[in-house]
Amino acid sequence: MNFIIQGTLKAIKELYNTDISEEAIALQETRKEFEGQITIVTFPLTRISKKTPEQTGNDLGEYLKNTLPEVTGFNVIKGFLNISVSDNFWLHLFTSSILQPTYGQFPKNGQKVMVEYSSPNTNKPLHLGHVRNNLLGYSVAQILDANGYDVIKANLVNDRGIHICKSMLAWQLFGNNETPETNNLKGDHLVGKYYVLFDKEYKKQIEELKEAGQTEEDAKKNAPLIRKAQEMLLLWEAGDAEVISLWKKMNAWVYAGFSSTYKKLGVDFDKFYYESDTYLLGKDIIDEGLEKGVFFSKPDGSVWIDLTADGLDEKLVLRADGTSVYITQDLGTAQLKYDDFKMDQSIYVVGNEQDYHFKVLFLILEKLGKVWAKGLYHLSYGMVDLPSGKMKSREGTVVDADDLVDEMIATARTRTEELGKVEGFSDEEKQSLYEMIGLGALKYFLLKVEPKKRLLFDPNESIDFQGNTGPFIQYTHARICSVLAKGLYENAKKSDYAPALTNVERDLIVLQSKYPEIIEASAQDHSPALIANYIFELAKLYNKFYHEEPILKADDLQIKEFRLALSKATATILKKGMKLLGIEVPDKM
RNA sequence: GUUCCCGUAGUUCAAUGGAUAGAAUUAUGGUUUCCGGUACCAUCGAUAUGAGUUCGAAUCUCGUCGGGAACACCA
Repeated sequence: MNFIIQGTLKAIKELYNTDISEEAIALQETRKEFEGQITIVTFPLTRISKKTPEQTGNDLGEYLKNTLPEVTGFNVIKGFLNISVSDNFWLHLFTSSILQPTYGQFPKNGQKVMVEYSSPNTNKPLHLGHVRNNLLGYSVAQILDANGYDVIKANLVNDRGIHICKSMLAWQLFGNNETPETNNLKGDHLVGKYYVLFDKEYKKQIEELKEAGQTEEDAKKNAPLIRKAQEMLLLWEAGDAEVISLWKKMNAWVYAGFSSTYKKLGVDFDKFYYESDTYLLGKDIIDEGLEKGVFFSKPDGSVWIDLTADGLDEKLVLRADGTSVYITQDLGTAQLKYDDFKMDQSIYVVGNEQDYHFKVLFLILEKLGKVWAKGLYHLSYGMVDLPSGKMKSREGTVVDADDLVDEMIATARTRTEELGKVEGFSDEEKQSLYEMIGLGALKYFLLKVEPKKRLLFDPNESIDFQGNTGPFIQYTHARICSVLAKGLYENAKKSDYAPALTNVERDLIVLQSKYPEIIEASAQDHSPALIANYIFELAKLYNKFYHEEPILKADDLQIKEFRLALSKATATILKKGMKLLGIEVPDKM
């Protein structure tokens, strides 16, 4: 709506002899109860005009109407100037822009951005929390791509540490050489089973030691199992052949399991980093920091940074014995990633319980004078709650990712079969449809909420296909496809529409014209939710249009072709938008 | 204790500081023609609380109350 802004600037210059910036003009969509499509808020301008909001609105409206051919009328209500734009303008916008194949795809902007997400531990299968992380990361990557960035999807796998040793040890002790093949169990689930078993046996030992008179604290340290796990970690770090080989074997099981879950979820990565490769990094950054005086040593040899001036604490960055802590590795890994790709931005998709960690991490890198530090961003998201309360693996209230996906697909099947609309589908077509619907429901449900907000996942409700859901949008798309097929859209003439627009038609074009702004805003805010809510609005409005205006039975051939084109444009936006959420839409369902 | 995030209809979510706070769901009632009724239309229903800033506050500031999280020589 740039021509309105420019026109208004000119108006203000001529009427009030003042120059103002574009940002000073507040444009918004006209509320549907009023006449017009675009509204200017006049309150901020009254300082310049020295008139009442009403008079200012009238002055501007009159000026715009007289100077801009696209402006056909206006009204001023309580200081809001509502502008009517000609149908010709909207039709032209529709054919020259909205209907074009590249609509909503921005040209390359020459910027490179890394999105790191998923980042699983290799000691247990993925659960609902990871699902939110994966969907969010993947979707944000898609959105950035649509905005013209070069995107690198990265996954930093946490494949070492005491927690990994726990499942290894438990398998060694109790596993009887069980493998995914012998037991027909997905590798990550098998390893997770032993992680749980470790915890169970460990607790038993703690109880025994407590009964023998030890304090809880001592018991936790002295239990033979934890001691053995620690020994194993030392052996791993020393490169012990047997431990390494066990570690490789079990990790391979887990990776096979993860890769099948990723595939099911439809997410992928361009670059994997492994903590087993990176956990020793960061020491040189410590040296650098000491040299620059950003860090300081304590008498025992440990290295710290004082962030109290920034409202944070003193933070340890290297232990007295010279070994790394979590943040040491992260400093090193950040440098490694930058050296590898020289990206302009780097986005970490990590839960909000690590807000403090990332604040510290980024601040340290800035203080070290890393020019790329300003491109770092923590995409923090809220926890996923269940109606029963918080997910706790120990209490068995954790929702497993694979189970969840399977359940969604099964429900999609049941629902679809009940409706009996898949006659004539082959078995493969049916299966692929059920997957599209089940996953669409799940993904849409998790992505329609603003990332930073906590989210309540009700398994029963998520499977509801009514209302603001993925399947509703998928259905709308399928219905449009059906109309287009019947109307032989492909053969229809595709330009020179000149009908007088009905209200819904105009509303539809106006809404469609907002799509690029939404794509931009969702990248800016790192929020797929904006797109989800937008395409839902669009689907709803299309249904209203569909209900009110005949398409195939329109009296006039030109009108019919125009309405088909309008339908086609809607379907395309729905499809593109859903794709940015990682959701496929069927042509038939 | 300190810091951070969040409080909007019964429920789940919206609202670049702008008009009478929108949807979805639930409940109730309705849809001559109809291209796919998983649709459409209508009614009921909310900004936790007290101040402040502003022409104008759900939104910004401060306090109170409520929910969550972080502040480890764990990762």
